[in-house]
Amino acid sequence: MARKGEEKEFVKELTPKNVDFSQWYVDVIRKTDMADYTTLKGCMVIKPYGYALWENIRDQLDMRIKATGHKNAYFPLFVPESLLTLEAEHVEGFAPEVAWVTHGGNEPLEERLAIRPTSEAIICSIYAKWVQSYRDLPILINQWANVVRWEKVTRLFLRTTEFLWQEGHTCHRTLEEAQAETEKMLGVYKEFAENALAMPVIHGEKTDSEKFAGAQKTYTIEALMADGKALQAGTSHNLGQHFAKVFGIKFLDEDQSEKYVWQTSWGVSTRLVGGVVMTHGDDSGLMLPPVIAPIQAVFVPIYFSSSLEAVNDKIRELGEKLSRFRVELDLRETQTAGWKFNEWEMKGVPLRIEVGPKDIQKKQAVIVRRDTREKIFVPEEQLAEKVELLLKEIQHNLYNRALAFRNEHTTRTDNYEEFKDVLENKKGFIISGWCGSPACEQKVKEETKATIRCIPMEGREPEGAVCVACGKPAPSKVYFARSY
RNA sequence: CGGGGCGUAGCGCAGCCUGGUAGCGCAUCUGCUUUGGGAGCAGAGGGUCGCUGGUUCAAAUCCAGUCGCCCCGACCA
Repeated sequence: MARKGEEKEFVKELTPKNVDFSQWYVDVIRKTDMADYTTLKGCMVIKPYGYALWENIRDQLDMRIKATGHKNAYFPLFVPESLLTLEAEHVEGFAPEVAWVTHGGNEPLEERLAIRPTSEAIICSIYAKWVQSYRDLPILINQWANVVRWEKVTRLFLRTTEFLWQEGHTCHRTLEEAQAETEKMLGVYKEFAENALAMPVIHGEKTDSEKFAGAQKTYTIEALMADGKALQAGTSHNLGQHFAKVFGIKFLDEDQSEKYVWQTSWGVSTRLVGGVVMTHGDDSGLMLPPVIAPIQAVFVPIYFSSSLEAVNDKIRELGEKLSRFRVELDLRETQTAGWKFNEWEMKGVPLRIEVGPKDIQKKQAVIVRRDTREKIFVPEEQLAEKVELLLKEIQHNLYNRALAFRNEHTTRTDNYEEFKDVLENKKGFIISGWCGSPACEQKVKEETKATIRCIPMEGREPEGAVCVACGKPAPSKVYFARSY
């Protein structure tokens, strides 16, 4: 049997969070088989366990996107150079990170093809054909796709050369309608992040300098990671008529005049997987919210000589009763029970259910929660309802813990010295006044590495706040933080 | 693009300073015993030491170059 000392040995495989957060992050992802590096820089393999998590995240969001009236479609990976370069501001924003295809087989192409860094150009060029009349509007389309951005610095899930995401692209008759759509999808993201990922987020508007290239307005949900840095977890853009004018997306309105459509786009990516890891994980590894966990409960048999068959039979029987949950029966005889306990904890499975000869005798099972490590003895006939209850409790508990952490790490100050001190020591979000000038925003960024994460939808009222950088009266309060 | 680190068995590493039979742990395979928090014993298999060139009787080790990766900073989901 493993004693305390040996258990510590095991934990050493994961670098403790407070020793080196980045290393902890990499250790957790690699040791839980979520992803692996490949021979190509910035291109990771998402392994089955990590992909299962992504699939659950994707399904949770896809459901919500469809429930708000959008349909899925798929557009090409390649964007002809002439198409991409039509919208100057947009191209300029993405130019440094576009990958180009120059040959087809051995023949040089007449025109280079960009591998989409995002699909505005290709989709807008198609929309121009689809939209003729006000009766064709709105267009509400989403696509799940891979995109490529040639990044100099990459990190597993958080910033990879190729990543998976969802991008919604809509066309509307009026600015008001487009603005409503932009805000609606931001709301969908917020609700999804909080209820599915158990990740509290601040929703708000980006400043001009942080806006999406080509957008009129960009909105964001910002989460706070366990190391006190912010993560942009999703964005929603009101594109105005920029793209419509460039790509000629016009329609004849009811008043018989020709008008350009008003557009939006919005997206979240596999970065969310990294966000989930950094929001809930601990020194033992992952801690996954039950709603998206690939495995919600794992059965671990406890064998003694000659009891193996009886225990396995009981576990198969109980597993049947839990068929409406995502359940794993870990009947491997090659690993000991203790080994399995540690492995499944590292993999963040919310509930472990132990069944041994003593439990069979007492007609019970032993449930252990990942979040509190609490051990609960449950009569067999109550197992299913107890599991359901506990999964809900864990989901709420993870959210509440993350929210409490965020609240503890959100500081309100207009004093620049205190601002700097908090960034260095306490970290997290800082709510400060901002006069609205790009110069002050830039100054703070250069001097402290903190950026304005957003002008919040809730709680932006100045209430006497002054700009943290220049001291002038501030029209609104904003969230600052260092970020990923 | 700057700064740091690393390329040796599937994984993690030692060996390099001071050149001389390529090692350790984990994993894998075989057998037996085990199993309520990473089991034990016995045996076995597995390597062009990132690549190229140089020095040398002899290079994982010294020298030059080169490629790649990771981490930390400036730009971005």
